[in-house]
Amino acid sequence: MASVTLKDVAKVADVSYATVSRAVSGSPEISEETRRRILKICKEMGYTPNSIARSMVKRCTNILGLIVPSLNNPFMSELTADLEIYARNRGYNLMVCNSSYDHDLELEVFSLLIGRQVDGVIMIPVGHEPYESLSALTKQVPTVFISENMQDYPENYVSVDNYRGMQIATEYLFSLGHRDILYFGARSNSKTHELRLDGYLSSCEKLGMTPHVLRSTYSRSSREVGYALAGEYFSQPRQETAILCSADMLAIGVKQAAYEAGIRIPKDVSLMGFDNISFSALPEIDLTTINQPTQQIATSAVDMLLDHIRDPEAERTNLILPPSLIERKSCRSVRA
Amino acid sequence: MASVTLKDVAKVADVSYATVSRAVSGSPEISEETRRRILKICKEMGYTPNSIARSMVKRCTNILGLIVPSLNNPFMSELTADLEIYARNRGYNLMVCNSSYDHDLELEVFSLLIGRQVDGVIMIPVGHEPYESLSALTKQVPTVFISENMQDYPENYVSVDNYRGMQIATEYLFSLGHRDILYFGARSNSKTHELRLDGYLSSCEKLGMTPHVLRSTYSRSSREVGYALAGEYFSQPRQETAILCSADMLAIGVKQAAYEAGIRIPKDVSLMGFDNISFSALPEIDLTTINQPTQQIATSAVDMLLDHIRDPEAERTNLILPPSLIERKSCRSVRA
DNA sequence: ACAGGTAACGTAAACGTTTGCGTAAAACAG
DNA sequence: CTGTTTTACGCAAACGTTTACGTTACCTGT
Repeated sequence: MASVTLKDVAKVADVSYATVSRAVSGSPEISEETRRRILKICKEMGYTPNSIARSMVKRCTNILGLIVPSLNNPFMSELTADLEIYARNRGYNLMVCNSSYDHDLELEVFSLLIGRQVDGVIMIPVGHEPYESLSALTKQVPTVFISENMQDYPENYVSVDNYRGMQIATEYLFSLGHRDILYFGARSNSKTHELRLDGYLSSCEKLGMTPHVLRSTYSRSSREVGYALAGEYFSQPRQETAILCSADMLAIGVKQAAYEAGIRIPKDVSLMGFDNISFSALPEIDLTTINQPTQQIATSAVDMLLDHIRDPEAERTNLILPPSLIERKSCRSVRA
Repeated sequence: MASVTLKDVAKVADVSYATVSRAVSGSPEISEETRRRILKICKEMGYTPNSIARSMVKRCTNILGLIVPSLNNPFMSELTADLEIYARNRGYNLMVCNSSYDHDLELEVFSLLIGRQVDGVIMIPVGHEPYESLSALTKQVPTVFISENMQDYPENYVSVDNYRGMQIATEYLFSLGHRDILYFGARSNSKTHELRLDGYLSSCEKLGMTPHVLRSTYSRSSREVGYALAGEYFSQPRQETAILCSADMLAIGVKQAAYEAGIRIPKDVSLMGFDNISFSALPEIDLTTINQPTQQIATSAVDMLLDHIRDPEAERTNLILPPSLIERKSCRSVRA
């Protein structure tokens, strides 16, 4: 398990270990001949450069931290995969941490990642409230958020246009004839979910509908949360003809509860989600939803972060990507 | 961005930096009084220990590598989440790498992780064939596989009992009256999938059924692969009354193809999966399957790896966990 | 009071790299 | 052939820790 170091190969090659370093790191100040000779010896001895030691002196680790609320939500796990692959192709590895939708834990793993000397952090924040403590952290390391943030927190971020996305959803349901639309969301104080709600509310106002909002006490956008909340809702008389969920996972939970309550979708009630996770495309789910350009979010987030790492003084940029309607079979027209 | 080091706080506290180190690392050879004084100064100056430097001298990083074929499969992403959380609670961070079901890439990221000086590697292997090259890597760092491996590769591993699991599935379908069962698998040469197939074959022999096997040319157990392969299959006349898939994701793809071909499940054909991903519990999917004890796999894998790290000479242990049948509504009895 | 022990802290080496600087030899210009 | 530049390499410091060892000062027991 004791690995071979520069000094070891230097001894064998009968050169100083600085020369070996230059050979392996591709420095120009070395002759092609000795480079080939040394690299051959490296192979033979099974030398692997110690990136920890390299990080010490170069003062960068080529490691990125990723803080994500959960990997059980396919939107986030697929995003994580895209981030990892893209980052690795650009020479960076990803240290992944679950915040488990816990605000304190989120901050805790953030400083843990800083202690790990990551070169940058990508974070999907769970909420928005106590971000004074977060600022103290983002000052220490380049950070990009996958979330929308307002002027009061002008860090780098990339996101789908949540506000517009939910407007599109609301307008779509309106165009189908729905006039009583229930907005169904997790209790998250994140900007992302705040803007989605605002988009719904603004469209309601514009279209002259009275909004109905039902929010869970949990901040987690999971199937279980949607299921539990919808179970209650369906047990009582209702007037809404459509349910607009702030996430596909919630919608899937709602659908499950509807199924068990004998309520058919879209016959008895229309259902929409947001995110367009891959499972929503299943014929049995067939959920009309708003698409997030996951891959583009991932590549942009990494690009923005690397730019910021290379030039910390550069101006912060934000990127809002356009959402799009994915029309499937979970909504029906209720025109008379 | 320039962080404060031991020397900086030593200067302020007017002690040697060794003393500061002892204060923060909880060494006993320091008085309680100076410890408190130094820790207070650390807080004030915002000192965060540099774990890179610590890793240099302690010769361990407290980082674990995870190599996973894909995060798009909920079985793997949920497993990843469990691994990360459990490992973090034991003081280790996770560096996650996708192998994308690519054998060469798998080996490439493995050596990349070794260069990163990870203390151990957890790997869900994509295949089994060219494992001479893998041995060269596992010799360099403690490794545990989440997969079954045979005597020819006696590394640490933890897995559900794939062979028995598929026997249970086959026997279950038999007990329902099925005599023509199609085994539907991805072309994976991993031990995991090999054993699942073997379990099916052995049960067929024991129960006097002639096996029918259909395998994809892709090694990826994805919805798309299941969909494509089943599309072909359903376009031709068939005699089988049940389809047994080597993974839930495949079964979900099969179900989608069946839906589009107008074939109803379980009325026209019964369907079974393997893994018990959370989506299989949805009423619209409602897939009868074999459960993997994900959480236990995750904790055991981490425990085994940490044991191995602490005592590299210790004997390798393997853990085979019992599978269990999850009976849902995707299979029907065909007794006359 | 004195030997011996212990508690608390300082000194310095070490971990494996990278890299600025120095220097010898080789290449070149005149 | 001399003087200058260039090339290829060695030397040594530095990155921020940990820790074995030394060294005080203080506390024991007799």
